[in-house]
Amino acid sequence: MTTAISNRQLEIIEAAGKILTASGVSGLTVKNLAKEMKFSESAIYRHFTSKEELIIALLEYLANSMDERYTNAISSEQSPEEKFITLFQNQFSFFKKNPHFVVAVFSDGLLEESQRINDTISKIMGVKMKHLMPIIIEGQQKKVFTNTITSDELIHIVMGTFRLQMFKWRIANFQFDIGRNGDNMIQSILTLIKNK
Amino acid sequence: MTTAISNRQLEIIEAAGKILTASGVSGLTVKNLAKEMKFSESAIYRHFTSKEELIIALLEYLANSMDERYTNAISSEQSPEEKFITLFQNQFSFFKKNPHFVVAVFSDGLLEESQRINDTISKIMGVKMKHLMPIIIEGQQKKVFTNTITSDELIHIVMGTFRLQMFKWRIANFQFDIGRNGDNMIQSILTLIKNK
DNA sequence: CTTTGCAGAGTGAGTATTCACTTACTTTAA
DNA sequence: TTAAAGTAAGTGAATACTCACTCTGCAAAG
Repeated sequence: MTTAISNRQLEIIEAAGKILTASGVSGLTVKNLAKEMKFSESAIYRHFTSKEELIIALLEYLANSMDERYTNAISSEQSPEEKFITLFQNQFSFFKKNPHFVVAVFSDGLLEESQRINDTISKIMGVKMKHLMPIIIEGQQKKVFTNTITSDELIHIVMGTFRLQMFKWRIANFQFDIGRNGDNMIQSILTLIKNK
Repeated sequence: MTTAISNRQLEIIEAAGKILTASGVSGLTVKNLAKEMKFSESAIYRHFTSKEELIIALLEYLANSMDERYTNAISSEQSPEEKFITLFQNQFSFFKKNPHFVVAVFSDGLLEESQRINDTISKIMGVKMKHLMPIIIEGQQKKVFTNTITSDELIHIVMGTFRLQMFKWRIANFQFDIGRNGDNMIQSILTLIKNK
């Protein structure tokens, strides 16, 4: 689907990520990117036709990594509860390794840039949903998770809680341990949504 | 504490809100603001010393309106559950009337602009917490809300769910009825956190 | 009454800076 | 030798903000 990216492009994407972590969306300029890469501004355009193209490549790279990661992490032999824990632990450890993606995905600075970027961000949220949805539904069917509210409502609450956790981590400048805090969050959510 | 704002300043703040709703943070330029006010760019600076000052005035105006509104809405005779419902219904109807504030508060475009703006946004979140916290705690003490998780965790989940609702409304361009959707959200959250 | 002075509110033409992006040229390595 | 990957030096558009100025209503002074 997406054209394969070159090594150099990947380096640039990683440099962009580094800038996002350090200075946010507004810091991600072609000039800063060139400085981070230790070459000139115009060299960027040898590898990406525009900044928009670069951002989309970054987001799609993220979406693919996430999708692959979740697919590998979750085994069908696990119980819904185990799957739920695995999914989120995986998520937290991924963002711990790649904090810049938190900035990219949960940022609406990017949201306003262009419709294509907007769509790509929606795609990323879709990837997450794709993995969470069947876990919740299976859990409700097996009566492990509560049936007092619908799957959609349950997913909304879980996703909202997760997003706020990411937001807090970000405004705290990634200073606290998202792994520890994340585990706590997983436990309290599970306590709340489990039957009985 | 804050200096009282003039009528003209209020008009400008409202114009800024209108632009935020229509074109987001990136559309809020001095030029656009002047156009909306039907006068020149430089006239803006007769009323605010800088754009930053204007944004802070807008946010503080919001914080004060919200605080006042919540204080008036919630009566001490209500049960925790009633208070909870009142608080959120009030919130949803406020944002329904002032959708631009959704853009302002839940936007990290603004977050990156300056530390002072950042602090003011934190203050707004603080106003919300100030009203939500005692309701949750009272509810837990009276065993209306679950005690299986801590107050902080409960608040986190409630706030996260609310924020996601606002986010969805925003990316849907305020097209669906936030009153109706909000009521549903309140009900499912309550179902989940109520004891038994 | 009329004149004078003044302050608030607005104008238009600038400023410096930053942005993404382009062009013409050079280096480098297979 | 050639193609990819780099550079220096620009471009125009946009940004927030400034400056010298004008207009207008009003209040005090003559």
